[in-house]
Amino acid sequence: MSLRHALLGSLADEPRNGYALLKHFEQSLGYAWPASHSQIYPELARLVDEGLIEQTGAGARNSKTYALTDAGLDEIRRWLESTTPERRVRNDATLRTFFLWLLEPEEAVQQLERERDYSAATLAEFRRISDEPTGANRKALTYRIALEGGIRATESRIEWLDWAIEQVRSPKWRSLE
Amino acid sequence: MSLRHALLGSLADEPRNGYALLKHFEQSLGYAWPASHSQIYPELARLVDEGLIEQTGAGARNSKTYALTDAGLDEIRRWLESTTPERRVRNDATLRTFFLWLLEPEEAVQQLERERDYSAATLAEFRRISDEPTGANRKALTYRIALEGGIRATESRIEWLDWAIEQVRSPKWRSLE
DNA sequence: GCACACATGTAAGTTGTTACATGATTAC
DNA sequence: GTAATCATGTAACAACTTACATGTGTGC
Repeated sequence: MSLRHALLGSLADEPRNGYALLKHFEQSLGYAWPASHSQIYPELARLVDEGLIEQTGAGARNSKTYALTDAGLDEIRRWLESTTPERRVRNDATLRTFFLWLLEPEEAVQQLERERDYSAATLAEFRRISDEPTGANRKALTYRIALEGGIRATESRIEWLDWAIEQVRSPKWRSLE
Repeated sequence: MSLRHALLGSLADEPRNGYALLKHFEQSLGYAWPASHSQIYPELARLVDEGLIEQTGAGARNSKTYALTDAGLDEIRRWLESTTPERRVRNDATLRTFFLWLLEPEEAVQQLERERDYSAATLAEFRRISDEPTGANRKALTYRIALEGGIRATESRIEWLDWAIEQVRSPKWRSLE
């Protein structure tokens, strides 16, 4: 049930409507936990039912602003402190590298290069965000920490992919069955 | 539908029964794509129905050995060459770092340390596997490449977590609201 | 006027988790 | 004999994806 806690945490940040939450997932949280509008809206309704958030406003275009309740703040703190993170992670792109040996070397190199280019674009995006000025409070510094994690993970992945491309391009690889 | 291709790829490796596939996921593939026996067994049945794998043997304890068919090999190659990897990744432990500012500094440090220790154990396990001798063919080198990816990603994560712990422990963090 | 972004919702289908259920072989 | 591992299966539930569906305000 990470989605609900991702929503609670985002609303601890500041009150938002569903669409703003959706954009927040797309630009930030979604790198760790993606969510689509068809998941977000029903979940917000459930969180209201359970008293963890409340609707604090209604704006143009039928928009509904939600804020965290005290119970909601308790709940996200409880989740952070008292539950173990789910460590299982699914990564399709990484899974595919286990099967490189099934491809012709040229094809394998192409796949790795595509992946490297994708990661390079992600890194450029992270660096762009990192260049934006931020506040000097724990919240802003927390986002810096998370972003730094994204940058380092992506840099490391690019280096690994470059190294992998070298391996598959090497005469040794070609000489083997 | 990564699970079915993970199974096909594992059977391209060598014929296996469901239980051996389960163990293979636990020790290797599962770091990129976890799967439980309750998912594996029904999926194997479907793959047989579709002619992508076939049962080639039956052993003690009702075990059933499966092998990839030509159609199955075509299918995994098609998947690797012609479909784009799903880039969305869910990582609960990483999501939680976005909400560190909601915790007391001591509690936040504890959470990060727990995460660092977990990663350190994973890294030790990867290094242990890496020390085992392997063959000199494309298949074995592919597993080396995947493993090297795991090692580098985990090393990078540990460095990031150590850096994050420093940030949260610093007097600056404590001085902010 | 028209395109685009804002804004919310539902429904069907797929995938994944947890729990239930059973039985065989091996090592001590 | 008994515990652990090997071995396979099903069922209920939860989570996620994709598609369907609709309407509002803003900028050109």
